[in-house]
Amino acid sequence: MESSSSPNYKKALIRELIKGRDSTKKLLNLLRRNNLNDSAEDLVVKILRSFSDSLSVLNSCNSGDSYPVSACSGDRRFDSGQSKRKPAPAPAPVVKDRRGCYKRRKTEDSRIKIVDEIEDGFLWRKYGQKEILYSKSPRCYFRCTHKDEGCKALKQVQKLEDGSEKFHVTYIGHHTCQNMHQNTQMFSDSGTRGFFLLNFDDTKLNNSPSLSTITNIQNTHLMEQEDAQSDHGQSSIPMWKDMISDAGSSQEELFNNGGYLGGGFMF
DNA sequence: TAAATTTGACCAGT
DNA sequence: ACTGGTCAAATTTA
Repeated sequence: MESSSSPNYKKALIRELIKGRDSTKKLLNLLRRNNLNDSAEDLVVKILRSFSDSLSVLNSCNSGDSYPVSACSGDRRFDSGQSKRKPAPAPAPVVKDRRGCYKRRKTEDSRIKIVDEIEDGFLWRKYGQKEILYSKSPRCYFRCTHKDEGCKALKQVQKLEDGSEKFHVTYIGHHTCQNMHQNTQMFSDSGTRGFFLLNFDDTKLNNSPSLSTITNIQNTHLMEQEDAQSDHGQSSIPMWKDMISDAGSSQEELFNNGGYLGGGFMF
């Protein structure tokens, strides 16, 4: 995997970021243990998040290179997900299909977002899920519901592992469909939760005046505040969201107990 | 019953 | 050889 295209300085950079992140985590634990004031803790959480996000972004820029970033200094306790695999339920009829027969997309136009909520106002259809090496949370794969109409937009979602309830979302391609009707529904459904839409990062996307590009209506911080107190409205949220969230929460315990310091570095 | 999700299989890239 | 991305049959949901 260590391709020649991954210069040493990048690895060094990642190493340093990991060190910084791990140290910050230790500091955070220390703060919590000593019950110091909240603002100090908030600050550390923010720093931590920066490390995690930086690592995520940095690595995803490498599109192909996957560093064996032990989420936590050589932590290799995660299996690759293989062990989780159920035994084949039945002798399974021989498949004549062409599963996996596809053209792997080159890193065409992709944008990365760290978001509090998975929903972004578009209609997505899940087409796969994978356990990712060294990641606690599975990665879910979505395509636009209107794929049949030629819309090639894709979305990958994975829960961050820095303890926050955020998601690492990668958008690939752009909507060519008029996939907007859910937005109007969201306005009316949102209740106390408030309406949110992703603001596709136009700094990376400056040439995408597509219909799909929605400007931010409410920033994600509001969501953060409201998330803590409201869990109603979940019923309208697709199951895959629960799944991603559950995976995170249960494992969080495990990692806290084990002194896990891993962050949101997932790729 | 149609649409959506789950999940094991398969393939490309490294 | 290994991992991640996609396919599609089976299953679940509306």
